[in-house]
Formats: sequence, C-alpha cells, structure tokens
Amino acid sequence: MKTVYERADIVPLLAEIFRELGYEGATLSRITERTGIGKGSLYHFFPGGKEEMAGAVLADIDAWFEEAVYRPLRHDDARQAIAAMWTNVNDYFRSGRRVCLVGAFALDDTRERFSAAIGDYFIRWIDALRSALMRAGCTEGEAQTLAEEGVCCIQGALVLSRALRDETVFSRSLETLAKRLGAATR
Amino acid sequence: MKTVYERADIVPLLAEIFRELGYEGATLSRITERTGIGKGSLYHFFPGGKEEMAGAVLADIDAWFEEAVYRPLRHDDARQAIAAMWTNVNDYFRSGRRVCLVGAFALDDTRERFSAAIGDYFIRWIDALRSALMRAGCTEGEAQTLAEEGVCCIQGALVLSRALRDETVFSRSLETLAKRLGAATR
DNA sequence: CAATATTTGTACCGATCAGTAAACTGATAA
DNA sequence: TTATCAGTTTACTGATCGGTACAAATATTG
Repeated sequence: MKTVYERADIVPLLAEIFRELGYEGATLSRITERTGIGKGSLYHFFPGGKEEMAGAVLADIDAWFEEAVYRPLRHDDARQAIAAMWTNVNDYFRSGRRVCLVGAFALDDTRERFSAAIGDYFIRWIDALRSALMRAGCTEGEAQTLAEEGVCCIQGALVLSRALRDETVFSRSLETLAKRLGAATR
Repeated sequence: MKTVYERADIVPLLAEIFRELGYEGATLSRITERTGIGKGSLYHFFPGGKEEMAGAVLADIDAWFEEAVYRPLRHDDARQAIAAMWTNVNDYFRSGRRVCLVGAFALDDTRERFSAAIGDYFIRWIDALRSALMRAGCTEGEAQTLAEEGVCCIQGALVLSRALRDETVFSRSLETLAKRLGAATR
C-alpha cells in the first residue's frame, strides 16, 4: 500500500500543522507523524525544506484571500463585498478556532524569514477594504482608519478567542465591526 | 571573572528572549548565548527547565499588569485609570515594537502548556476595564462590549504594527480606542 | 580565619533536529 | 518488453535539542 500525493494536496495539510504548532514547533518529524507523508516525499516537493514549505503555505493563503476577499472588495459591489467578507472570514477562521498564520508568524522571529509576504498580506487587505469603503461613501481618511481598524480587530479577536477558548468572542467582534463599518457607509 | 545573578534579575532577560523567539524558538543555547547565563545557573534557578522559565516570565508579566493596570482600573478613579492605561500600555509595548507574550503564546500549541495563566491574564484585564467603564457611567452590557473590544484591539494592533513594521499603527489604534471609550463615558 | 551554603562552568547524556543519499515502487509510454 | 520517470521508503549524517552530574568558584556565616 502506497499513497501518492501531489504538491497541491500537501500544502493545506502543512498549513494546518504550521497553524497549530507555529514555525519552530512544526518539526519535520511532527509533520510526517501527522500527515503520514515521509521526509523523502516532503523534500521531493519542497527541496528548500521547512522554509519552502512554509513559503508555499503563505502563498496558498494569500491566493485564497486574494480571490475570496481582496478582489471582490476592489471590484465588486462594495457593500456586498464587505458583507461577504464577514461571513467568509468567520468561516475561514472557523469562528476563531483557526488561527491566522500570517499574524502568528508576524509575532515572533519567523517574521524575519517571511517579511515581504507578511507585510503584503496585510497591506493588500487594508487597501482592498479601504477601496470598498470609499466606493460605499466614506472619505479617504475615514476609509483608511476604518480599514485598518477592521483588519486590526480581526487579528485581535483571533488572539482573544483562542486565549479565552471562547469562539463567541470572535463572532461577536465581527458583528460589532460589521455594524460600525455599516454605519459609516450609509 | 564570574557574574552572580539572582532569579529576579534573570526573569526580565528571559522575557525579552521568549518575546522575540517564541516558546519553541527560545532554545537553551540561544538563551545562554544572548544572556551570558550558563545552563548550570539557569537550571539552578529554574529546576523545571524551559517550562518553569516561561512560567516565571508569565507570572512576572501578570504581576506587572495587575499592579500597573488592573488594580488602578478596579479601585482608582475610573476615567483617570483608563487614561493611564493607554499611556502605560503604549510604553509597555514600546509603541508596538514589543510583543504581548501572552497573546503570542495563545496563538500556537504553547497555549496548551499555559492555558490557565493565559486565560486569567485576559479575563482579568477585561473584567478590570469593564469595572472602570461601569464606574464611569456605562451600563453593564455596554461596558462588557467596550472592554472586550479594547483588549481585542490592543492585541490586533500589536500583530498589525509588527507585520507592517509600522509603530504608528499601534499608537494610532490606541488613540482611536481611547476616543471611543472616552465618548461612551460622558 | 575556617566551615558551610549557594552559584556557576564544563563535560556529558540520549533524543531529536533538519537534511541527504540511494534503493525501490508503480505507472507511462516507446 | 523495456526504458524512463515521478514519487516513496529507508537508513543514515552531523548538529543541536533539553536536561543532568558534578567539581570549581564564590558568598555567607561562624
């Protein structure tokens, strides 16, 4: 019996492990242990080792957000895209049970390895949200402040709901946020 | 030449290392390398090893917040204590250049080791802030929401300002937050 | 001063780390 | 059938991991 993978199947598995254990905590042996994928296969797909694995995961996450969140915010109906963001984000982060890997990497030394990817992810999120807010009627300054605040609170809510082991904190924060941004665009 | 430490001198040094490298990233050899304190001394003061070191750091952090933030929020003049919180927190986190170790631990597997300490820290922060808000004139529900939101945004601002390498994000978030809580209490 | 207790430096332990090498498997296709 | 090739398994490397043992150095006390 021998299971055959391709790169695209492995990346989401790696993502979940990095999320749970962090970059330093995700050792090669724990990865093989949790996925059943041997070192040989891992190094076959990611010759650059752990760093390339994490890089691929970050790129995958970025691509998902680009398509599901940023692009709609930039190009679709503004109010609709913002509303979709709340539900997409709540689903994606599993009501706070799942962590934002980009945010987690930003907090420790791992930031130095992936500085560009981490900065980009948040810059583009804030920019996209600001764009939607302006199209929905905010001034540029107001939109910038609210966009920053929105992304900021999402990250904080992930920390807080995990710390308190209370997923209602996350969903509740999103609702409060949705109301505030909604009030500013009508 | 031989330097002699006591436990109380070592804990803040450890704190800075755990902050920068995270729990898994803070290896014994990196600790001795950055502090100049040998393994012999470390295990003399912390027989429980790395886990006891991190525990001592968390207790130290908790004690600082209890005295500088929570107690004033619970017992001193409410408006004054809240105002002091913003400046204390901004200084403590060095305008976002320094990370909240408790929040960082909450994001990965390290949470399992220090679950109680992590939960307590945030519970008590939120409770203390809610107490002050109520004494300043908020209803209980309003105070609870605002307190949660305050702590939540501080954590998010730390993530965001580190990710963007922009400390103005942190200070700006605190100002926005201060205004919102100020408006709710007059 | 001498005796005792505390603190530190060094050498070491087995386990695990990231990474390498190469034999092996199974499918595709000439 | 045979050659090729992507992918897997296994065994291995040297380095580093957290932790221990203990003697040397220093403080403290008598």
